[in-house]
Amino acid sequence: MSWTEERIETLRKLWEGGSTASQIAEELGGVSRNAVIGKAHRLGLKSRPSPVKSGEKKDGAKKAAKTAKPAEKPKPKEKPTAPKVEARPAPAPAPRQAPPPVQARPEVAAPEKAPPAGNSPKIVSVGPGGFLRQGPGDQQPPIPPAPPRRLVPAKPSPEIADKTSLLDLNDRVCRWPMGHPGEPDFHFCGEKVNPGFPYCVEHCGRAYQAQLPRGARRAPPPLPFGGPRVR
DNA sequence: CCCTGATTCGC
DNA sequence: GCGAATCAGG
Repeated sequence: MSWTEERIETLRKLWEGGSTASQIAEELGGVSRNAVIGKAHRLGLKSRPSPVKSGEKKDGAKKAAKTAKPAEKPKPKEKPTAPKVEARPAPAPAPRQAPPPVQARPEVAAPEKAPPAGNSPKIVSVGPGGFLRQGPGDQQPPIPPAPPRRLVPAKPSPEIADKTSLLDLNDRVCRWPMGHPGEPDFHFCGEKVNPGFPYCVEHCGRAYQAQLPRGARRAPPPLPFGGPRVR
């Protein structure tokens, strides 16, 4: 499989969107996770919250040299990686390996100034697993599926005549995926986003309701408009 | 052990 | 340029 313009483009989008290399590889098909990572690096895209951070410790010097010096060849065991970008909780409704949508976060749309913590006045407590609980009035029983990857999230708007393609994404339209990449009818919600978020209000509600079980994947934009909602 | 991404290096 | 092998952290 060769890297055609289209494949590269998809790779870029997904990579920037926060999809993992594995997912991207799976999506593209015919390539391995390593191939995706390798290509991504060659394309210039790289870094992004990676689990492997520098050997920085708590105390002492913090001299994270991402690409240190290739002084050793025989057995280079350097520890590079992104110096900044702290691990932030992820807005993924999906369990295990299915991160939310193929979300595409506007990279630096949101400064890491706003931690996902404390903010909503409506939140009454935190449930097990980090779920934010709201008042009884806002509570809703069934909220199982969470989406992306293989299932269509549901319709946010009854009519979205014009489909927002991968190429039509910009900072103002909802990036919630409808369907999944690779399919002919794959597109994005396209609604006007909730300012500061990659999704429209409705999808923000879907995206920020649960926390991923393991390791943070992607960073969540700033605070929700007032508190998580359940739909 | 699973997962991640990063890097190296032979092709 | 490509990507398997390897590394390294969660």
